[in-house]
Amino acid sequence: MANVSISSVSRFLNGGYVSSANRKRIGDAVNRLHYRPSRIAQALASEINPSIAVIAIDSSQLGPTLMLGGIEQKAREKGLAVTICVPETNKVVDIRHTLNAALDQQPLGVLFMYPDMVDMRLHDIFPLDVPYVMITGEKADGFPDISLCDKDGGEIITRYLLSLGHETVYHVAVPVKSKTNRRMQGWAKALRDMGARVPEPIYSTWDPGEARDIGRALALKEDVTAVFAGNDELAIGVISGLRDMGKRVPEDVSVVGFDGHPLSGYWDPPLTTLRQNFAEAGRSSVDLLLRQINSREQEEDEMATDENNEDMRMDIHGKLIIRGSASKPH
Amino acid sequence: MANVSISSVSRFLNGGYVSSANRKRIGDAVNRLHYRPSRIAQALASEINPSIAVIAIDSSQLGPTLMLGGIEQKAREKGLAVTICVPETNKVVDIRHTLNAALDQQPLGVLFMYPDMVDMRLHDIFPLDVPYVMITGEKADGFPDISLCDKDGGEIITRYLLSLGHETVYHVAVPVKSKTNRRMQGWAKALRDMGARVPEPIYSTWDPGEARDIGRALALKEDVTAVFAGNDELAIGVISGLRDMGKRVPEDVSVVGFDGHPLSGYWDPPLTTLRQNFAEAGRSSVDLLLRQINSREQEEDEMATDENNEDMRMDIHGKLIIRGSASKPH
DNA sequence: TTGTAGGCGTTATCAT
DNA sequence: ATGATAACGCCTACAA
Repeated sequence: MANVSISSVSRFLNGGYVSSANRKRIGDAVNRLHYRPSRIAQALASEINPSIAVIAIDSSQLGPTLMLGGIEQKAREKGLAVTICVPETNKVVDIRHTLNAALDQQPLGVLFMYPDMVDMRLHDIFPLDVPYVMITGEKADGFPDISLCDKDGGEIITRYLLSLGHETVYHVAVPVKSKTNRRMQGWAKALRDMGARVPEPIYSTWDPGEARDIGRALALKEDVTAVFAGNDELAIGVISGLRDMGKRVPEDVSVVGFDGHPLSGYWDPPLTTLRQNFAEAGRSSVDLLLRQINSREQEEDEMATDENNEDMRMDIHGKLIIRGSASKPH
Repeated sequence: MANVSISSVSRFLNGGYVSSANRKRIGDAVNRLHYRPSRIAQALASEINPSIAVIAIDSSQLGPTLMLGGIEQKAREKGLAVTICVPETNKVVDIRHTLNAALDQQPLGVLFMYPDMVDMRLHDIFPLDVPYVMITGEKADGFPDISLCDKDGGEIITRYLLSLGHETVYHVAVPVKSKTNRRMQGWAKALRDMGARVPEPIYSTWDPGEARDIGRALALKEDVTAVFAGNDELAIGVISGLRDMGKRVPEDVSVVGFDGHPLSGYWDPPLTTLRQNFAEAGRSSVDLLLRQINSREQEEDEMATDENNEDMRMDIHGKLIIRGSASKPH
């Protein structure tokens, strides 16, 4: 329509040399035709698909949701499309299947926010040749990751409870494999470090209703004066169960949560919790992924230099928010 | 590697005639090479990219989150990739920009869960030639949509409050354009239908803290005995504010929410609310989109038949959940 | 500054 | 049953 060669149009679009006369004609044609370049053809030709894949846990949990928001925001900023993929179940076959589906999109890289997977090197389950980063609960070795402060947080919050004068702290654990449950690990560590008794953790589902049942059961045990729940939703369930049995919070039993749920401050009593910066973790993960992608490109150019694992990880710190659901034992 | 032509490989992969001898050789090669077809090249060649785009509101609100989950689930089932795109702001330029980015992926169709947009015909802001469906708060005309029961729900819950004996019901509105705020519309309609006074709605942000302030202010007005909050988070904020000022819920003031937040039942008092089926809405929206995509393909084949708008919409019903936060006035 | 030519990894249409 | 060959829409030399 502009009576120019295809390459001229290409140059027009990508900022090469085009005479102003042609520039105008092409521009007009573009507008008239509502022309938009085909990203697919671009991807095929240039072997670059400006998109990233996110492998997410299937849940409407607070953390993943907020992280996804952060990821999306940063990706948008960087002009990347975001494809989300969630495995049907936790089985390795399903995860592999999902990973395949993700890879099929030829993304620049992939982001894992899949707690139960952070301990396996991905190469073990799949030969992965694109950059990836994992969002984990704590620094781990062997791969680039964004570390939330799950373990430290568990430790901090447990120590806090202990410092209030409680003899020990019970833990209601979130349904994540023990090996990857950093919150629980931090809790156990704090207890051991302080020489306190380490009770059996109580395993819950994500359902606050389950936590409520646990709270009711806990109300029957006389030695329970402090409970660290794996997240705020569970804390809320536990409190509700405790109350059902006539216990007061925090007078009879202190209960703390984790995450800093948006509603936690409006609860009665306002929840003491450890606020995580999920959105920031999401944003940072994209940054980190991009950094890897770039460094890989360079390697290809100037012959493989040594991998510098230095800045392959980032910590996202949390913050203890002291409110009203924990106090010293009465 | 298998010593066969490209076409044979293609047939092998897509189930055409291949001799069992070749079938084996190709299969072996595929395994050895970890070969996976390039979806991008497939998309380019076949002009079909099995993916859908979701235009979402930027928020970690409960509804969108759950819907996205449902969308993802159904999409996975149908073998579709899901790309999510969220506009930076509410401005039309940004929305258009996002839409463009989404369209660049050449999706089979696009899903809108963007409340403030449901009233514009998309064609007005962008010439859209792919199928799309909107997820709205109530049936609207002119486009395919999935309707949640926002308006009916607002009406139902308001009538419920009125039936308890309250003279009128105050409404704390969610920050959505009045024109598209179906919950508020339902509330006003119920009030008018029942001959009750229609107070000014009180506009809130999404922040429960804002709702708490509103709750405090409401506590000062003697005629406030019943409040319908635009969602459960706001209801929780309102209750919290009411209590700060010494009001009891529900004895002094009844407060109901909306959505059926997973935590709503664990609140004290347990929240009376209207449960929406967001995940189902998400799943249905994919079904509806697919149906449109198919019917469009047919049209292209057998000459445009009349558009049958019949099954272009679906209603997702909610359910009034009566718990403890509302009672008859004392 | 512009156009030509080849290639990206598939699918589809032909012959053979 | 198999293999050429021409698209698909773009990018990247290279030549003019």
